[in-house]
Amino acid sequence: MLINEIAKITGISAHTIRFYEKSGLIEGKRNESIKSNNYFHYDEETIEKLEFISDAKSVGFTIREIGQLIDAWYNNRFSKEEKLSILDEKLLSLEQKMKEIKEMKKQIDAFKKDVLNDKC
Amino acid sequence: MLINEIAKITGISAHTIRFYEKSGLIEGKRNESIKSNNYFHYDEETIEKLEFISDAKSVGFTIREIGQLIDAWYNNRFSKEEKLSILDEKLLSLEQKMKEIKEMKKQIDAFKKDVLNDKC
DNA sequence: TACAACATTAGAGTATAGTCTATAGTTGTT
DNA sequence: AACAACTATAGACTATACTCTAATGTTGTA
Repeated sequence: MLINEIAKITGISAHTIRFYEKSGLIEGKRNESIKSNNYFHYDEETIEKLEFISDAKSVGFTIREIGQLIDAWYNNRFSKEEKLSILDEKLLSLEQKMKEIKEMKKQIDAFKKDVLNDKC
Repeated sequence: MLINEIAKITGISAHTIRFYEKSGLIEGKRNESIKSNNYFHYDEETIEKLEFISDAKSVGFTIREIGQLIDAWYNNRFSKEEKLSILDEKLLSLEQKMKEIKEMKKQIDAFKKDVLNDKC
């Protein structure tokens, strides 16, 4: 698949996909047998990664953090222990985010009560 | 209180407090009886607001959204209905964030299982 | 073969949220 | 009075994450 095709499938613009590629999150492959152009080709795995990137972004992970997660999943340079350590760290940060969101919900609920009771 | 005092209390730098003031999140008052300087004075309410800003930032609210929340709480230009509508909207977005985080936790847990079972 | 539609690269521009610097004036202590 | 420590303002600078433009070359259809 060429860039515009995965762009359509994932709903992420070609520009942004190239930005993610420069950032090291995904990697297209050049077809060695085709010498007339230097187009990048992307596979199913890249689609998976791009969908993961969208999800990870919406929970507030940065590009760097998403890179670590993708590496923990797809990259063979890391040992089992290193991978688990990264994944556990991210799980912990998600627990933390959950706590903060619950607290914020409580606070906004308290705001609501005060507004309803004309206390502000 | 002058700026460095609330900076110390809240742990937010004077620079950042001034940035929040420019952004309309907080408001210091000038003492009319003192004509030799134009220093801003801040009250307890500002400390509350700054602490709220820190919490709201860590759940991913933008400055604009935090401004809406502070207005819904402290500002009298808005009707009860408008305030409740803003607060409900933010509660909904927190519910959404919660869902996304739960999904991401599931995904990372699945990653972990695969790493543990040498499936990647 | 013309030409629209696609591809690449480098680099410029935008928005958000700070963070820092320079300048100039004020306050409090010795 | 000297001087360190504080204050305000304007504006420059940074990081993150895009988003867009320009230049140039390639592919596929009429």
